[in-house]
Amino acid sequence: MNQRDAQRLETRRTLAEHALRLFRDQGFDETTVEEIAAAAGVSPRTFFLHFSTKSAAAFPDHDIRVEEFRTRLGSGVDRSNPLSHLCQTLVIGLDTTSPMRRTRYQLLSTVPALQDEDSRTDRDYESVAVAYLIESWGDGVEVRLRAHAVANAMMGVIRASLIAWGDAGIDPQRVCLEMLQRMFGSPFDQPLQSLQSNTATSG
Amino acid sequence: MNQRDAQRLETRRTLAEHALRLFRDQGFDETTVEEIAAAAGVSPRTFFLHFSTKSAAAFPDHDIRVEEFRTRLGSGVDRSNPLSHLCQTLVIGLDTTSPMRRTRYQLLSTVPALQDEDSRTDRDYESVAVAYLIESWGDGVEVRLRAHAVANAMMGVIRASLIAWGDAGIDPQRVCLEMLQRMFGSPFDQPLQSLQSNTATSG
DNA sequence: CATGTCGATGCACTGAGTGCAGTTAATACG
DNA sequence: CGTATTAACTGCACTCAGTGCATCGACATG
Repeated sequence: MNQRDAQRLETRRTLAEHALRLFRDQGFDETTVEEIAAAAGVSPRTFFLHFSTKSAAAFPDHDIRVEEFRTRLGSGVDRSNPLSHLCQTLVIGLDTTSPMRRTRYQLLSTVPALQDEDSRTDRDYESVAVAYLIESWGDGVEVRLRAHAVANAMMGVIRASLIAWGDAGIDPQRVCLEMLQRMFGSPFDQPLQSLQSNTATSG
Repeated sequence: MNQRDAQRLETRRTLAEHALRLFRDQGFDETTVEEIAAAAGVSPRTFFLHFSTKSAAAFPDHDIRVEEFRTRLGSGVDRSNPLSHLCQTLVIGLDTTSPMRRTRYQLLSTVPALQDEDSRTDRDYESVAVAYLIESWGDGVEVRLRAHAVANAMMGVIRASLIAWGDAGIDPQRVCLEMLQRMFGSPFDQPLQSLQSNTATSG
């Protein structure tokens, strides 16, 4: 880790910290990028060197987490039951320890711009999940659709659980795992895996 | 219908039509609101009298469709099986006849700004679905979470199917109904309905 | 005909986000 | 150690989405 890299990460961290604080204290729309930059002691232009949009500053660890997710998925040994492995990997990735993360999801239920950003981040997880499912099931038009549907549905459950965590403090891991298993448990998994063989019938 | 109302709707329709055409032909980011307004023969200011954002012009019938959905849900007689009724109402609402709608979903897979808009519209459907489920199941912290999770998951399946329709021409109604039934069929519905009685055990 | 309503317009403005050129300090290299 | 290079940061000018406000003019209403 260079001194340069350390300084860059520190700037980024400071920006994200002040952004979330300002969003929480005075509202998202009432906070300008100029204010965030000033609070972090940098120029407004610098903000956009670290985050592509104002709302992205509320999800500073997004890229890292997606990569973690991809890595954990890939290193999975349980290739016999891809859906189950996917569910577990998603749930393990839920971090309910950081208070900053909690603040983020509390904001999420009231700020549309942050909901947009959240949907955007969900799309990245979804892409990884879809790639994994296609790799597991084999490619095909119909399989591709099912992979997207399953990934979308899973992310929907995760999102609802995280918002409930922010709003009501409900432990997302427990309830997520239960609901995902109910939706994608054994009665769902077997027929889906059998799709490998009949992809030619679709389209 | 006033002459005034007719003119207003006509302006709105024209704006939406030119917006979608321009998005398709020259790209979303490469199209300015000024261009759309000019193509429709109105002033740029007028555009924002009809649509709150540039991307909203790609979903001109959104509000109407959500209201249709709400109405159809409310008039449902099948109160004994709310999940099944919800699935069917969602699928019935899918319109696969309009070529404009097809164009919209073709754009959706490549334009991030329109994906944001789509997520936003999905949130409206989700609210309606959640309200319906809470009304059916009875309120409670845990029930509320499950309602959100189910609604999110359902919208995820719908979204994937519609995008697959745009991309590959797959009939969304057939595949949607099948997947939704598999996820929320009888093994899922009974335990969920029994939640009515134990909402006190949550939160 | 008189009056009110409402869609459309023009204008000035805020704020997000971009392109570009320049500065400064850390790093790599001889 | 001295020099060249890299890269984070900065300032400036710009585009464009979206808003507030005052106004005009056509249509509606009595």
